[in-house]
Amino acid sequence: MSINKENPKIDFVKNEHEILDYWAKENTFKKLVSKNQKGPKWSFLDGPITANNPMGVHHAWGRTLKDLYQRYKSMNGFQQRYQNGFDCQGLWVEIEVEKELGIKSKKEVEELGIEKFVNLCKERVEKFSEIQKNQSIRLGYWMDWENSYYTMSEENNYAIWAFLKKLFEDDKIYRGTDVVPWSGRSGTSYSQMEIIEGRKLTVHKGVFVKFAINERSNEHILIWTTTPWTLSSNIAVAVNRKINYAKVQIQDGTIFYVAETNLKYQRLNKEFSEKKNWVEGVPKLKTLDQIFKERGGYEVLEVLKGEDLVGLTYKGPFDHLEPQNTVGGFPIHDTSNLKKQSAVDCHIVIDGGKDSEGNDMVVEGEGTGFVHIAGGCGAIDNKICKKEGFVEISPIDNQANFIDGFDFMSGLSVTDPDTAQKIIDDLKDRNLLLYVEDYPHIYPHCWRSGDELVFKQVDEWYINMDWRKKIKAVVDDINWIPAWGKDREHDWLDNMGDWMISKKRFWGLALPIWTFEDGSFHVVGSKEELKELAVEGWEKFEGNSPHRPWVDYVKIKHPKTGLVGKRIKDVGNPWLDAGIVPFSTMKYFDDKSYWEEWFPADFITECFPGQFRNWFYSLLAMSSFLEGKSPFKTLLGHALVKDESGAEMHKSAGNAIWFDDAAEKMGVDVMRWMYSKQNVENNLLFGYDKADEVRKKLISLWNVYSFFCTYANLDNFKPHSHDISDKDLSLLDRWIISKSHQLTADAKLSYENFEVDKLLKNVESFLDDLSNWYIRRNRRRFWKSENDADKFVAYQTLYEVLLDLIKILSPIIPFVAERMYLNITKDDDNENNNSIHLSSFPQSNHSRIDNALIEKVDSLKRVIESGRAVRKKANIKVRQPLNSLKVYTANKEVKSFIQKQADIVIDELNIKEVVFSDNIDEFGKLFLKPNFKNLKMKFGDEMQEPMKSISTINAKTVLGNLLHGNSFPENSFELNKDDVLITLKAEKGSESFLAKDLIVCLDTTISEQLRLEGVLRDLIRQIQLMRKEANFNIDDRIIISGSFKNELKDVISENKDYFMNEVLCTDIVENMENSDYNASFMHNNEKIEIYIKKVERG
RNA sequence: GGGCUUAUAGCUCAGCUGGUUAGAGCGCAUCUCUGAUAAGGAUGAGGUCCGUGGUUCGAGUCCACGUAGGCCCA
Repeated sequence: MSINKENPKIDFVKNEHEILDYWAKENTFKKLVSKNQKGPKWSFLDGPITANNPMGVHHAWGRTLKDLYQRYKSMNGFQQRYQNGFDCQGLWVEIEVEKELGIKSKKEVEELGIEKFVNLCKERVEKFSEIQKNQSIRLGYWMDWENSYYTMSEENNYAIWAFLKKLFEDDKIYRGTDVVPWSGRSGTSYSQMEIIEGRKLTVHKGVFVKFAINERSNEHILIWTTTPWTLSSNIAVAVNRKINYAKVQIQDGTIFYVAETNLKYQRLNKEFSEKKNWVEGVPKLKTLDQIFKERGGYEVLEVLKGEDLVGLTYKGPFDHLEPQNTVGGFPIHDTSNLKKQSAVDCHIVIDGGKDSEGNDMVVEGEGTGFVHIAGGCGAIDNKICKKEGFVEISPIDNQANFIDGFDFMSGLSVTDPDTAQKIIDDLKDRNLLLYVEDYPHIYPHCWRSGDELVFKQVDEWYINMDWRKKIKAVVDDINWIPAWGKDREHDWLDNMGDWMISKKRFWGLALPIWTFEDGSFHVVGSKEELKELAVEGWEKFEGNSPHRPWVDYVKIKHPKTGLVGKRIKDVGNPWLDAGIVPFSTMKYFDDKSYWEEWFPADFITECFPGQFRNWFYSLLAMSSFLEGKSPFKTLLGHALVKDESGAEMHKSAGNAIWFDDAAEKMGVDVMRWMYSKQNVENNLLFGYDKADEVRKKLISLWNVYSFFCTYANLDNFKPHSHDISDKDLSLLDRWIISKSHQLTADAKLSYENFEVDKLLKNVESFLDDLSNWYIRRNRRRFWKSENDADKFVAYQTLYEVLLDLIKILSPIIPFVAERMYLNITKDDDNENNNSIHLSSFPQSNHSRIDNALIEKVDSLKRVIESGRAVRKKANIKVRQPLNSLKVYTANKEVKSFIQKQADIVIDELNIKEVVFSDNIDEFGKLFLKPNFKNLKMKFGDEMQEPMKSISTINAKTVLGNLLHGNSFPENSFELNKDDVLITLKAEKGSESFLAKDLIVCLDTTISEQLRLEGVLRDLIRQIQLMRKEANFNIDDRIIISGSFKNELKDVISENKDYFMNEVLCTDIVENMENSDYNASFMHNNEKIEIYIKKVERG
């Protein structure tokens, strides 16, 4: 067998499919697992992907990182678990299933049947986990796909039960209340995000209501609200300490307090006049001034500060009802309310303080300057009540109807305008109402049902997080990449409240909490315990997963009191599901020795945003509670994927790119390169243009490879078939080998530090060296007809370098690397010919890194690059030959290096010769500059004097001594060569350059002969261009005719053979009929016409 | 309101503990190669390094204040 030729134009995508088939056929992954089965363990823990939709390109980033570090470790012989995880339970699945069913409310789910619904959720998860699996395989993600974990599995759910049981035994689980946005029709709560999506303009009744002050007769607080139903549950009134309040008396003698500026304030004036957020037909709002005047006029008796009102008590509008008088609140008795208050006891004027954005809670302008606080009916109200230790009243049920105890209101819907009207009528009857108006405003609505949202008190289950210190201690043991992750996690831990673990839904962890009629509850820690305590329904549960509705059938007997209780309806917070994974998947509860082998994980990687209070939090919380240590050692976080312009990808915006499309259009090797190259801290701007950029790098690698294959095939190259010694290696061979070993060393470091972006920067520059220097400068060694030792050395060198390079890259671009490997290693007995992924990561041999040589070649490259820059500055194109490059060096080795490489310089710079000079003066003027960095280190703040003394030192002497290896001239401050920097300025007509141990000078004067040579080459170039434009073949022969005069004519005739050979011309004629192509160009302000004609071959 | 963070070329980003002429890629312009060729290469234009003040021989870098974004918390 020999190495196959490869087409320079490769279809990367097609190759990926071929390699996938190959891996499947060869069972390559299984071979890898068994190869490393006795190796040291490296434990990677996969964060579960939500199996609810097809995988997105943002998932592919994380999965690429997960895969490539696992592949790197496997190349180093590590044994791994390769376990992928699917996140299965939670509201997001329910929402998608509801969409499929075309239903929108919890009620509809219940009508359908929870069992049916939950089974649909399971089916959805199964369907999408399968799809995600196949997409991951397409990405080249090597996992043990038959052994994935699912968070809906029994082992995962029961592991959480065991965890919650421990907490329960430690008295960390309690029942509390919360006030949440609620949709009556859907019968469910909403998150803040969902609220923002569902805001709509609506008209509500704004009511001005009197609250009589107890301490002062006939004096009232004036309240304004657009939710009259909440008045039923009023607890307190808030003022702003700092603003002015007017004491106003109206015609009938009644006295009101209102914010002074509000009297004449034109509410929603702008909205009304610009008809922005205004509803057609709603009249302009009246000022308080107007309202009072309509009631016979008014008088301001006094102006005082809000502070003076704090502490007053008042009579609420519904104090005659039972809920207002129930100690401990209504309907949920909060037994922790030590003050034994009822709502009436809480009717106090308080300071509103600041809201969540730091603004005053109570402001002038809006309303009356008094805010009615109903702790069971508003999120902010609830916080204030909790802070003040007040009770809460929650007047509504799940459908947002008034519950019993609220007189005529009971049973009415609070969002129904008729209900508002009935309440208004009642207030009017009892002379508590001053005024009613229509008030348009933007109000939250349910984004699914379109219903108005209300705020409802719910009872929820919490974990008391008073042991946060334990978690914080663990955070410091983790290697956070990027490092600021640690601070971010601490920040969250410092600020988090107790962990609310309940959610009133259907599909999720069944919280193992059973409640009893005496108000007690019991947490069940395992299936066995449940069976033991079960008194009813076990037979309906047995054989089913521990989910609703099956587990709900089981009633248990309280182990102490013997009371029979039911499970709460709630499901668990899905982060419990993901947080238990280091225990459930590593068999903590049933195979401790296995767990000890793999815990803690060495590495996890996830998308950073959000996870500090989600997955990372739940992992750390659960692990620090159970074991007191972190479940992972290193955490690599990465940012988000955005579209190419930096905008969020959205289905609706049309800028989303689907993984499947991207994979088949750009190819996954390109994608993986793109992900790997990205600095994980920055958002990745994903798109096809960026992919093209990356593809160029891949093509560059492919070109190197296909060049190698083309000639290796021709010459039937077999690796290691001849012995070669160091002496056989050319300078450039040794140079590229040095570079290659350096790259290998750097690559190892980058992988070990989880910084592959740095690796790819190194690779890209190495590829440039390999392609544009090593191969370009060595091409002739491969072309030449003799099959000599030098040719073999060239092959062997390129082979070794290429092999190491693709091995280094194989974790990142597994497909193309595999193809290259399989082809080039066919005849290499040292290599495992089955897969690059079964080979070992290359070893860097330090002794093969010749730093001095690297520096020399680098300076040679610099010489050439600066030569080009000089040409550009002098406006001399490369086509114009120049005379010489003059070199000064005292180092014999360097001198011989330059001499050996002279042809490179001559070729690249289009010069005639490289000459050597012994006179520094010929290169230009020298200057000495202080090396501040060194001087600072040496003299500290005392560097002024030594710095000045540098100007007294002779630069030429310094440089001369330096280049000849002599010591630095003596001076009073004991300065040495490291304390100065030497610069060089060349004479006119030349350009000089100072490299490490040599000086070069390019002569930019153009002699008449050189100029004419340039003229000829220009002409040749013109004709070559014409050949191309005429679409002639490279080997077509032509006849030329042209209006060549004067010097052009001379220069052609003087160099006739050369000229004709270059352009493959068989004859130059005076006149030509029927030319194939003609063109003209300007020379010395004269238009030159040229005609060419193809010679028919015969 | 509190915390964190960012601001550098048209765009996306580097710039280590302060140090010499602030870099890269893309884009743009010009040129170039034509035996790896639907590629490749070179050169160039383009920057008040957000602003103001301070520390220093020296500030993109450190400090203070401000401005504008982002994230988190409340």
